[in-house]
Amino acid sequence: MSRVDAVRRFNRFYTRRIGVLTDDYLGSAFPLPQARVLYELGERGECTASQLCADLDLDAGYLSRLVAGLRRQGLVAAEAPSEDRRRRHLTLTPKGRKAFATLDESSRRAMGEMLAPLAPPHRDKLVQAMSAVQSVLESRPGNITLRAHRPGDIGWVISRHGKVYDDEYRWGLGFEALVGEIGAKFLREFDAKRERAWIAQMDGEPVGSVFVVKQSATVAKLRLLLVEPHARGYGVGRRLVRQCIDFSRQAGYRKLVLWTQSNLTAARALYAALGFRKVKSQPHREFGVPLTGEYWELNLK
Amino acid sequence: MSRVDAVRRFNRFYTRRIGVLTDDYLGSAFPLPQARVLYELGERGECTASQLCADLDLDAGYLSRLVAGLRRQGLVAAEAPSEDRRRRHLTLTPKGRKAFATLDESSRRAMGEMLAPLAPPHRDKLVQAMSAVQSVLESRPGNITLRAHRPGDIGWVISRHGKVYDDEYRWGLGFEALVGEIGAKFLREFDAKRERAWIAQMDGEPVGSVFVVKQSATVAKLRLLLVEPHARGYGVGRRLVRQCIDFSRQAGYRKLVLWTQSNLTAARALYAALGFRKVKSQPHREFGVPLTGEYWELNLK
DNA sequence: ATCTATTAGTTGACAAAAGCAAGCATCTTG
DNA sequence: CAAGATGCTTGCTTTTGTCAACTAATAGAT
Repeated sequence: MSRVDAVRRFNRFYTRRIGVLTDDYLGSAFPLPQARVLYELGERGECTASQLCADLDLDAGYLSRLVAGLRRQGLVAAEAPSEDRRRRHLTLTPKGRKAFATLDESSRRAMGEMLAPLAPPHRDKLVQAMSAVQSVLESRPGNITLRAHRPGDIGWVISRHGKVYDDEYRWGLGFEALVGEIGAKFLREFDAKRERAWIAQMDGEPVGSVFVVKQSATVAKLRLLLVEPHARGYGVGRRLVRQCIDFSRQAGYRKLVLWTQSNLTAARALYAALGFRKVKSQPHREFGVPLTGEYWELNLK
Repeated sequence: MSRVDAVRRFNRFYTRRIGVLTDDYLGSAFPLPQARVLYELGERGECTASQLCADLDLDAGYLSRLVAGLRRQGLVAAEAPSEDRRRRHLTLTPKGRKAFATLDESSRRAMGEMLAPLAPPHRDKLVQAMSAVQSVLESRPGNITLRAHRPGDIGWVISRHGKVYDDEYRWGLGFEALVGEIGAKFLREFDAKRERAWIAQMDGEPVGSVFVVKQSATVAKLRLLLVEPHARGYGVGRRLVRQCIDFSRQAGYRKLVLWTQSNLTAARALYAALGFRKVKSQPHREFGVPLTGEYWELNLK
């Protein structure tokens, strides 16, 4: 099935589901359009009629009538503000807030009922998938955080290195084996004082990694920097490398070194921008294909 | 943010988006309710009015009128079937099919435009997340397939073993290190004729794994059987183990052995059901916590 | 400062969408 | 075969949404 068809299928599916949900939440005293206005007003606090029009995608005339109705019921109040006397700030009256609370509660309950029959792993999966859909469609960076590694993370690093470098550069399974060995060794010999692995998360899902390992008492090595293709361009790599520099300095290292490949231009640009200098360059075939490895380093003073 | 709130946020977000999409696709000649009927009829082929009522969630009277309108326009034909003379099977006329094709095409184009501005990794992410949402909400198993391992898979196996066994049994990072070593070794020493790793996929995402490795010329070993919590109960484990048995037999092994833990009841039941017999049992602390390891085997004849 | 265009909101008239109930023919079930 | 259920239609009604005209206030241009 093509991507377009998959998306259409989902739309059809979710359209119907939303129909069911809104019908349900309509069951609570107010007709749907009124409830929508009430709800929006409750969520936003105070706003003008034209904002409501835009947000709820309603005709201005229609909205005017809806608001008039709510005012008659004593749920909404209109205060004339000083700024612009054409506009009128709409707010919920205490009675309106009460109605909103009821609506809010019943909508929450409906969602709860939707989640209730699902097993906990399914619930988590659902929430995660929903926030992924939303992030992608809103084309916003999502919420990015860094954290120390936890069970499952090193395997994730191995997996994504294997997949991404095979997709992009055809490095094959041998590279994944190599990263696997590095990862396993990191876990076995982990020196919590002088070593660290960070995972970048976006909307609760890992999207990037970087490691600092001890090369000698004074030299730290940065390894396994990776940012998922779909998370690139949001400064994740920069944050990860910065974190390494800060940690290495604070851990008392004098130098931070790394090994990278000449064709990884994004990474190289990042290292250069953060003060690393290339000190050596050497062709090799470690990953099955001919590459030029580069040694970069940063003095931490 | 709680799960319920996250779901509500998504609903609000997607409700609005669907509004935009349907408005757009309404731009194409037919009023929305008629278009919906036409569309459903085109998708389903032929069906009765009452089925359309149920599927489109429309009042029977209203639907009757919509269909009458479409018939007047020569888009829909009603044939009286032999079975039940109350019912009338509705079909699209050639003209109706043409109208449907136009609708279909314009809806497809609208989706295409939604996807167009997204970078390819985002598109894939979106499609995958949508199908995950749908699978979970429909509580259906999703589409399960087995396949041989590819770049990224071994890392995934390591990651999920590390995470799942830590979540469920607190085996910690040491276990992930162990699996990492096993995985790396598997990749390094992979004997394509006598060894195999399978990944179970559900809706395009990995949800399970199993390995067969050579223990001796006549004995194969089953390792690293895992099914994601959210994919359990759909027979994934059974399919994976079956695959191992079939492969081992076909590869000429005489015996298939495995090592498991006494507290992994689901796995043990599965092994027993498929003919394995427990041959030995021994306490150990390999994973940091006290466990009883069990050796099981199956004669392949 | 004054004129013009724009914006915020209201109102009347109307069309589209949807719901309800009565009714008819047909089928199912006891 | 009677009683009730089902599939569909029709008349009547309400709800929802649209359009255009209109007022009041503001912003921008000359």
